[in-house]
Amino acid sequence: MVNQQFTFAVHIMTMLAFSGEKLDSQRLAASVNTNPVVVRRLLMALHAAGLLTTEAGRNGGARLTRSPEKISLLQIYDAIEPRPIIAINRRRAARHCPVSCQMKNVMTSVATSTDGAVRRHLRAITLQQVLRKVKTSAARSR
Amino acid sequence: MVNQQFTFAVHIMTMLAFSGEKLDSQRLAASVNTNPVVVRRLLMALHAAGLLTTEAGRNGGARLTRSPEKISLLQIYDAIEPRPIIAINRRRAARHCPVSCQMKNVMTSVATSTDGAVRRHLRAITLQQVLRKVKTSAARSR
DNA sequence: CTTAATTGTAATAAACACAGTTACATTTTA
DNA sequence: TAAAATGTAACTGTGTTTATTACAATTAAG
Repeated sequence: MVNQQFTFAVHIMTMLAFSGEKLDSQRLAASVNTNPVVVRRLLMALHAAGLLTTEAGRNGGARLTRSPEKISLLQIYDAIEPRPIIAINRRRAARHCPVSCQMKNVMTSVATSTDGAVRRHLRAITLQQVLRKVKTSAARSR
Repeated sequence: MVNQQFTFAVHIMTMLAFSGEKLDSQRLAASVNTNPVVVRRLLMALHAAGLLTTEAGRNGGARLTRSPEKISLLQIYDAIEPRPIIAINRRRAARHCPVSCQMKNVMTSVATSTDGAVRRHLRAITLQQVLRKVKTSAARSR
């Protein structure tokens, strides 16, 4: 199974940006086509990151804490805390082997810099840009 | 479980670059600290990508097809054919919802450009650089 | 020519991650 | 007080990854 949490989270954030109103997990789940509990788990992560507020009780739901141009995909990415792009071999190294002994250090640096490349890329994309793309594409297909 | 194929593959390639000789799957597996069959599966992928040759039979094993400065981490990455960094939601969209209908397109573009960022980064790192780092670090820790 | 060592590859098992689901206490509004 | 929603735990089912066993095919050594 592929991890779809980031895609789900961006979808949820885009829905909230699109509507501009408070939406409940049921409504969001219908748009993502998943279960409301899956959505609520993501809402909690996004809430912990300060990207949205949630209200319990009747007429509860979630809404963005700030406007979409002030939210980057990197912030959503970090809220979800995804697995690292490149995993490191955590096994014990073969002590007599120089390559085995150094691979962890070397690959950690490769993994970190690769992560940096992804983060720089996502930091440059705002929720506003995603929203605009959704709106113009939707308009075109009408 | 975390996918470690890329790390394993870079380790294997670095071992072959370091030794400059033919190494068998047993020897490589000892350095990576995994099973020889796991190594052989990766060797097949690396062989299919033209990065090394393998010989069956007694005194068999693998060796690089060219010098480490002509091999990039991107070539190793592509040989392994890893899962995409960002997964797309493949479920049916909610037809009445503009966001739901457009998310697949929008996220596909985000996923593609993110993949590009990773690829540009890995293309700039050569096996020679990895090898040098291993050698200098090993020398320092002696 | 026989034996031993190695790859190539299939089949299966074990460990783990993820999404889905049910359930329910808590919160809030009507 | 009832209804509707979140927060959250527990469990299930499915898919992914690595490990392992097994063995045919290949190759070199003696």
